[in-house]
Amino acid sequence: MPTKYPGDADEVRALNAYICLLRATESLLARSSQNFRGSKLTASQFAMLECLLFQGPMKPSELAGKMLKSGGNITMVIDNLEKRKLVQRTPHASDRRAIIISLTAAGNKLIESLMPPQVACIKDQMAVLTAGELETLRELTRRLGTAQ
Amino acid sequence: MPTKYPGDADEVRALNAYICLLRATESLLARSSQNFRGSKLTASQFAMLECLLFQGPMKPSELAGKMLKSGGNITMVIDNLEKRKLVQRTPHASDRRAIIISLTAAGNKLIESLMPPQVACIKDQMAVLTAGELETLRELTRRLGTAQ
DNA sequence: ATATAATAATTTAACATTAAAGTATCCAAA
DNA sequence: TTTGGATACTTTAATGTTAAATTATTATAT
Repeated sequence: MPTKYPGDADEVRALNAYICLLRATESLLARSSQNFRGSKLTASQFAMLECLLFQGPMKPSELAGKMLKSGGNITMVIDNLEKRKLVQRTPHASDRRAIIISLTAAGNKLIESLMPPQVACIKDQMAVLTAGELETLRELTRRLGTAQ
Repeated sequence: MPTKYPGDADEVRALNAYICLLRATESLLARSSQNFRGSKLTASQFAMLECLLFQGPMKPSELAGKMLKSGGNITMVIDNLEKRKLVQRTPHASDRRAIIISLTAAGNKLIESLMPPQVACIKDQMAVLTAGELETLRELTRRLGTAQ
């Protein structure tokens, strides 16, 4: 947002890169979300179904860790997906505190049908960059993502 | 999230860059938000104060456009900042449908005190990249942000 | 064995977010 | 000038989000 913060060259360079990075992410997320909007899924619901598809059944606390969301939030997203019978809660085999969240057949079918268009959408959007540029972007953002 | 989507080389390259991009943004936002958490401001509240500081008083619809949020959302963020007397609503001079949002003296003082640490935080985080890498990142994300 | 601490999920309260509907005002064409 | 459409903001309903408190269970230390 701060397009005209008065700073030295280092600050301006950092802020400009930061702003472009945030806007690119906003733009990508906005366009990608069109793919599941028709299925009346929110971004969080889609992310949870995707996570369960690729990584299998897991506990809510594990979903929270992978999705970087709070536990209370995960409970609500599970609730709303469970209402639509896309996921189900099962008691944990050995720990009575815990439960296991898994895709139902309907949930599995839905997310499997949504993934190919989603991947194609991301691929299309990233196609404004060359293969080499994508590798560069990956490396630069990889380092930023783990920066202190 | 999909670290192991089975696709061709182009898809894998696009997805890897996409995932790193999203994670870098999440990471940057999470760390930057620590700067205003102590002032009990949310990210949206901080963004609105910042927008008003650098771009001056404006209408809610203009704030919505610049912050890329819905009008209904802007109304609520204004409400919550107004309760704390950090911003104020003033009737528009010539259009009785419209209002002008501006910083109060307290709001101006608060956001001015928060900006230098915020900029320093962003600069520090971006400092894992060289000046040239920052320019590259800016150019690549600039193109992604406007991609169709 | 029992008390204490840690873990797992949920609930609650406050704020965020969007879409859609509602209200008031402005503008322009007939 | 009046009617219709566009604009500006607000309200409402549903979901998301976090932090903090709550409940239940497990694990650990004495």
